[in-house]
Amino acid sequence: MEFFNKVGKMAIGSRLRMLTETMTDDAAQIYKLYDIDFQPKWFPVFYVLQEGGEFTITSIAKEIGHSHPSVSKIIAEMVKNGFVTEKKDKADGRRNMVSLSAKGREAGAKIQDQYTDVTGAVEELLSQANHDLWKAIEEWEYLLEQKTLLRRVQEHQKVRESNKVSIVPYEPQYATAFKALNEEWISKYFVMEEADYKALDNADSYIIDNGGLILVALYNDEPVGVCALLKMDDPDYDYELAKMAVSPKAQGKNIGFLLGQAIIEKAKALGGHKLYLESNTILKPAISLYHKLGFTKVAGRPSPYERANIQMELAL
Amino acid sequence: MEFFNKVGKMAIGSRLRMLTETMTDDAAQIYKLYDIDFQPKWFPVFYVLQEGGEFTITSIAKEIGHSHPSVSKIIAEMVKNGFVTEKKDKADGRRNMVSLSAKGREAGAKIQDQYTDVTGAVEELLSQANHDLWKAIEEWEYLLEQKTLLRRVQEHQKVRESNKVSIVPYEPQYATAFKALNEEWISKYFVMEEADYKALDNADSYIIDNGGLILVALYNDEPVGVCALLKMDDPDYDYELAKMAVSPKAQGKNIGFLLGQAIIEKAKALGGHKLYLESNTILKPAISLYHKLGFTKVAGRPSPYERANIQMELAL
DNA sequence: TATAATTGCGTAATTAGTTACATAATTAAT
DNA sequence: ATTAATTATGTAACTAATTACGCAATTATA
Repeated sequence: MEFFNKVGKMAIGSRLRMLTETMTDDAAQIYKLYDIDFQPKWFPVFYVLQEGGEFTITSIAKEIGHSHPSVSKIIAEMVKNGFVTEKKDKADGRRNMVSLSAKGREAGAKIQDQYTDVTGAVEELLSQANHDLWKAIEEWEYLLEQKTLLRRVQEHQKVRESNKVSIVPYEPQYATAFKALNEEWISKYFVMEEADYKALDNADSYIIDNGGLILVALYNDEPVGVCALLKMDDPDYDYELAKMAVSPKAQGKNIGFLLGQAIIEKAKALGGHKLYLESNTILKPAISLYHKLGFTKVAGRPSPYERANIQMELAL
Repeated sequence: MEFFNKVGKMAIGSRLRMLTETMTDDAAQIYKLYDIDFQPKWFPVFYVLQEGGEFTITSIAKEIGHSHPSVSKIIAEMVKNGFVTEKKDKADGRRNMVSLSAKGREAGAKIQDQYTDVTGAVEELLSQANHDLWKAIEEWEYLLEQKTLLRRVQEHQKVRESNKVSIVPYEPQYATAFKALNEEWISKYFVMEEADYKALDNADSYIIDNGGLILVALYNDEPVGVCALLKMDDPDYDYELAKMAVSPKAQGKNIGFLLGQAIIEKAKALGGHKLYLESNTILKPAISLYHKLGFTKVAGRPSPYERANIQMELAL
């Protein structure tokens, strides 16, 4: 398969599908070798029934890992071909009790030889290969059960996206972004207040000149997130984390966390001991981000903002 | 998958199918992560088109190992979604020349990140496993190309069936079988001749008492094949291989070969140096069996049988 | 230069599974 | 003792591929 070498590992799904297909194509003809009128897809169901006794549709489905409609259809076909008999359970009227018929048991005896030959052929293949396909499948089943492929891809995506993000100090060129990004979420959930305009229109004089600072998150050199550290005049706290905003277009890239981490580092470097912040419980992702950064809830304090209904702090 | 441990290696096909399924189920959701409106099944076709330039339906199908109707349908869907443009080839009116549209190329740029993330996730999985699934698949593809699973199973069947066959010396109880098995094929292709009746009705006096012998092949204790070694009164040959017959019901169990081998061994043990046989070229399987046993064609000699049109010999 | 064979490709039917939904029977909970 | 939730099953619709088939365009051949 030249194609797969070009595409690389990401096509492992397609490659598996094709290998499966070449094998199942042969399966139909293998049954013919043993002159049993038998469809390969019946095999797992048949195998379970050979254990003897009666089974319900769902118990078979669960055992072989198929959906129950699949088993239902297969049983219908096997009944039609006389391999299987079904009868309603007297104790539980929903149950369709299924078992091998005389003809089914007879076919089972015939099929034993086939089992040994196919197992022999597969084992021969396994022994001729250096890499154990059987065990490799087993491992992948386990690994994917632990963490799905989707989750794994998601994690890779996150790391890669994070690497594209850089956190830089505020510069006058980011003044409009600082205002726009904050105005975006504030006016979406609340209304812009007097204190907002003061801070957003005069970042330099109001925040930086007062001993605070602003960090900007760049993604492809575009400012997509901002966060400010305000000097507080308070016996309990040194700084306030405020004006954290991330563009909705840049969600899922971990930008909020990276900004928060960087701001905390800055606060530490400036000799701060305790951080403070205000927010609103309606902003669930923000609150959970603050939690992740280590902030804990504290009792209410007066705030210049209408919208503040929760306060948090973090000891550095 | 408890079931597979019970069933064993012969269910490797089903097991592969399930692994494939869990992976392709995730694939659809992975595309959503990159907000491209893209179906996973388009991927191989898309990948080929990304090489740039125009392709025909069949060339794509060949490249990715799908059937052409499959590619035809996928292209139709991609055209509908604006990823692909098609136009008839002017030089060859049958050809449907297919290439990426502007939107397609744009999606291609977006998808690059996905390629790296998926490849990364798969490589992570491969590195976490002790048995290399990727290489194992590659090996199986190769091994199955060399010899299909069907062929391998067939060979195992043959060996197993051969083991059920035993070659025993003639006893009077096999007299009827000796005649019946031979009469069956002779009267099917030719007519019974005087010499046939003489030999078949008087095996003891005509064959054994004259220094020859008969071997019988038993399958489940039933005589299903016979073969005679006749003492010849000839300067060139010691014995003639004759009256070889195998029941059509017992075909494909290698019985002819086993009988032939055993007869040759007997001839050697009796001190013979050269064997002779007569047959008819209409009996193709028989002739090729004699070849396999080492017999070579020789120039004609007089025969008591009408039907003999080929003579063969074997130096022991 | 007709005629036959090959090639390209689309449509239809089939396959072996799936999910979604409906219904009846049983079990649990108030 | 109702009512709600769960379980067992079947039917219908969908999916992603396949084979079978037919038609038109091109190429090879006598």
